[in-house]
Amino acid sequence: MPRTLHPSSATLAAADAPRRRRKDARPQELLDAALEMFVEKGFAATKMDDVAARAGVSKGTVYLYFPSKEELLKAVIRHNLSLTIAEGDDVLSRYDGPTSELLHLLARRWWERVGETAAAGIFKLIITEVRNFPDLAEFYAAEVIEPGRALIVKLLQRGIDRGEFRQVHLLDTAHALIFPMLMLCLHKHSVGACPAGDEVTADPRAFIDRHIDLVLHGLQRPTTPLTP
Amino acid sequence: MPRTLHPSSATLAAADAPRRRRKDARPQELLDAALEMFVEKGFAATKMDDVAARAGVSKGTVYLYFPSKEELLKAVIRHNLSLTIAEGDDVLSRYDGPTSELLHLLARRWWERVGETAAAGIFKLIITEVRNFPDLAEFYAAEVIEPGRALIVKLLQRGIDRGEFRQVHLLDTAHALIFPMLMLCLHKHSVGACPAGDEVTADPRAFIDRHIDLVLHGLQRPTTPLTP
Amino acid sequence: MPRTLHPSSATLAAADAPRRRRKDARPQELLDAALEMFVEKGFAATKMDDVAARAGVSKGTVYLYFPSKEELLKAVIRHNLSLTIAEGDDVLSRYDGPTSELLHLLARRWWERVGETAAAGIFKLIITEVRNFPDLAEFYAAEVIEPGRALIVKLLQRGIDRGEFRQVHLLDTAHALIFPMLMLCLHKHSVGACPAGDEVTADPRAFIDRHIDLVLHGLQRPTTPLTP
Amino acid sequence: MPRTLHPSSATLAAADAPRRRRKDARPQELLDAALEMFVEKGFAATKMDDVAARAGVSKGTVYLYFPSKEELLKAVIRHNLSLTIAEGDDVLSRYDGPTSELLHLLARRWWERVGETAAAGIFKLIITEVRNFPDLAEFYAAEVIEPGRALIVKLLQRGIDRGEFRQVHLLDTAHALIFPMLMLCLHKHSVGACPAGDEVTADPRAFIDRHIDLVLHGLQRPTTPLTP
DNA sequence: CATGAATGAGAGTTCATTCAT
DNA sequence: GATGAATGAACTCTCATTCAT
Repeated sequence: MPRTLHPSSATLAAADAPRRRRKDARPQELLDAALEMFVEKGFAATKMDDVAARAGVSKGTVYLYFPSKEELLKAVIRHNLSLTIAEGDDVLSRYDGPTSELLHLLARRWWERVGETAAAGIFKLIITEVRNFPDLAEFYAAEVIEPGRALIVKLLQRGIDRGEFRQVHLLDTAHALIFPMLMLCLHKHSVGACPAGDEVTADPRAFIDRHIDLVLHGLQRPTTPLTP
Repeated sequence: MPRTLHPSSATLAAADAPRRRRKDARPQELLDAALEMFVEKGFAATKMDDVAARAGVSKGTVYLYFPSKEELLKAVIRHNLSLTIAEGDDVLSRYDGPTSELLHLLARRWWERVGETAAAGIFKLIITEVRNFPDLAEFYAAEVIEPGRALIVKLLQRGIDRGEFRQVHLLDTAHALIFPMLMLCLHKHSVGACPAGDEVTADPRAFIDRHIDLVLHGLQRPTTPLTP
Repeated sequence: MPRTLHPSSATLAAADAPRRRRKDARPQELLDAALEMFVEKGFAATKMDDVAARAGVSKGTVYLYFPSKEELLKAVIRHNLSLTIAEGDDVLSRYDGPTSELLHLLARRWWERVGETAAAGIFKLIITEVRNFPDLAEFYAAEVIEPGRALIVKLLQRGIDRGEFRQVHLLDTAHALIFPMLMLCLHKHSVGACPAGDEVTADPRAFIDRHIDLVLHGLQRPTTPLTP
Repeated sequence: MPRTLHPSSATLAAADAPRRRRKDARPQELLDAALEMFVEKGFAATKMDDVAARAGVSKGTVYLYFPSKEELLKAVIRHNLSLTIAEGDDVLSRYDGPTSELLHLLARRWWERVGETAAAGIFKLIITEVRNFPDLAEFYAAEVIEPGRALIVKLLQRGIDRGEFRQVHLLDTAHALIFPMLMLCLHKHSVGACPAGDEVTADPRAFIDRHIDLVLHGLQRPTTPLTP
């Protein structure tokens, strides 16, 4: 694990020679800077100067890596929508215990990987910009919504098949599960980011746990008739 | 029903004479046009020309009623955040039947009054712009979030008090109830508005009914122990 | 002739109310300003600010009338290549005297109408920019070169038909006639416009007369064999 | 014929090894590349990248040889304005036959040496840029126009002195001779270089021969009175 | 020598705002 | 009140030039 013992060479180089081996790290730095600025101020209200400044370079440099502001946006979105879901799928197929535990597990992981990182801002960005850049809709639907939905539906079906959950509308339930978590992301980067803004919850992880519990409770197979 | 006896001045003007609109209708027409454009393209990407064109007036006219684009935005938001909640409060205090029915009733009304009208776009607008105009946060928190939350909490408390619901985390449950409905609004004006975009549901009213049912199911007091 | 007794109303208005009834005159003023600047500095080296300043307006105003710098260039070229040739054709078909006199007449008129006005600069502009804007080539070939050539060829043919000129290569002779006059235009707006530049001739009209004479002399039918 | 015994270093390098070009060839290669690009796109519209790319080097390399774009332009012009005339002068003073033949000879040589090579583009470049770089005017007038004019005038005078030509305006006639040839050069690199462009002539050498003939015909001493 | 990443002044273009009509 | 011509500050994008490697 030398990786954790020493500062990364990138960090070292940054402190060291400002103009040296940065080239490889640049695109990533720019994407991060752009995500932050776009989420903070909105795409249209963000100046290329802002992005450049946050990444610690000059305006022209951004154009060495991305041909236009629009392409930068698309790259930001694409870049932040990778990975996440495949991993969930993997966990699901290898898990052995009760589906309720699996659901909690996946929700927690998702929150750690997405909700608590800058990636959470991507949803705000999509909601804001998808109508201005129509090809994003297609991309987002195919790369995120569809597989994400499929993952949750598969999980619910697992619970039903194993006799843990009652028969419910799969898609609606999937949305009922995921929508509050998306709202948490959206809130965090909108009202929640304002000094004067309110707080949904002081402890998002607990909120998620309770949210999952509430839905799980709703999924419970009745052991006796609800209305005797 | 005074609402049906006197057609709104807007309706009258539209049917009547395009150029002899009474000045009283102007601000409303401009606010509607602005809401649509802001929601569609985002605040920054909307030109005053767009708003004027959609309202059927010239650019200069907008400035007769709103001193700047920013003030127009604030007026749009303020204007679309009124009423709704007080009404719900009223219904609640007069309703007599089971809380589950009351919940369905209020959700349906909200969807009809907000979700299905242009006002649904206001949430997208707030999420997008609240960080750029910080006083909106305060305004929104005080005028919408707080009373809305209070309403739902009161409703949940009613159910608990009447022995219909089990003891749950009030705030979390309120959010679990409202968040999917907000997401429906957001989706409708983002991904859902794109040709290539996906659909959450073909029948939002049924989605909401089932969503409420799922949560109600989760609120159900256990008639027998869950784990015998 | 009130037109010559009083200053034109346009001039009057200009001195009077800077922002009044100028709208109708604007496109023309802008085209004139643009021609001057483009010819003086070249298309690429001319800033929209330059054009605007010369026309006495602000930069934004130019864009009210022309959607881009490129379209402004095309409009300048199109605008300055109209009229001229049709008139020559008209003179030719109505003239009755010797072809040599007709040739002198047409050359003089062309010089007065084109060579001595700002329109002379258009040729420099075409030579400079035709490769960067390929549709200009087509336009110029069809609208100027072809009819211009046809006019001169018709004139030469007239001289031959009437027994005034000997049989010569029509196209080459047409070019031999017109090229020096074009060079005069080009020179006037390039080397000739420089303080340090040289002068082709102090009296262009006389130069043209003598040039025409030289060619006419070459067109003369030999009255006796040239080499006895 | 030392010219054929020692191939130019440029030719050698090209045939030899692309990456082991000797440094002596660089400036020449860069000047050639720059001439081509400047003529093709104009000075302002040509990027240093374009020049470097056409010369097969990196942008920075150009700055090893020329301190700025402007100096590169001046070097290109200076470099392409040498030699030619002195040679013509030499031929003239050694020629023994009829002046008409000498004129044809010189015109043909000039066309081969200038018109048919990239150097022909220099005239377009001068016309375009001379007003932006005023010292070019002085340079061009002194180095090209003046000696070129003197050469032709001397030639015409020779014809008059030998009784071959009639008395004509020397300077005008010189211009009448040279202008069409310059126009051929200009045309070749402007309208003539466009796909949609027209053609002055399919056979420039024949055009030049006939042009010279036409003028010679005009220079002919009348053997009998023109108007008996 | 040669490279090409980085810079930043500058150009084309847009658009909120003004104001004479 | 309503218009729309005009403005100019601000933004995206370009490119001559520099310099560490």
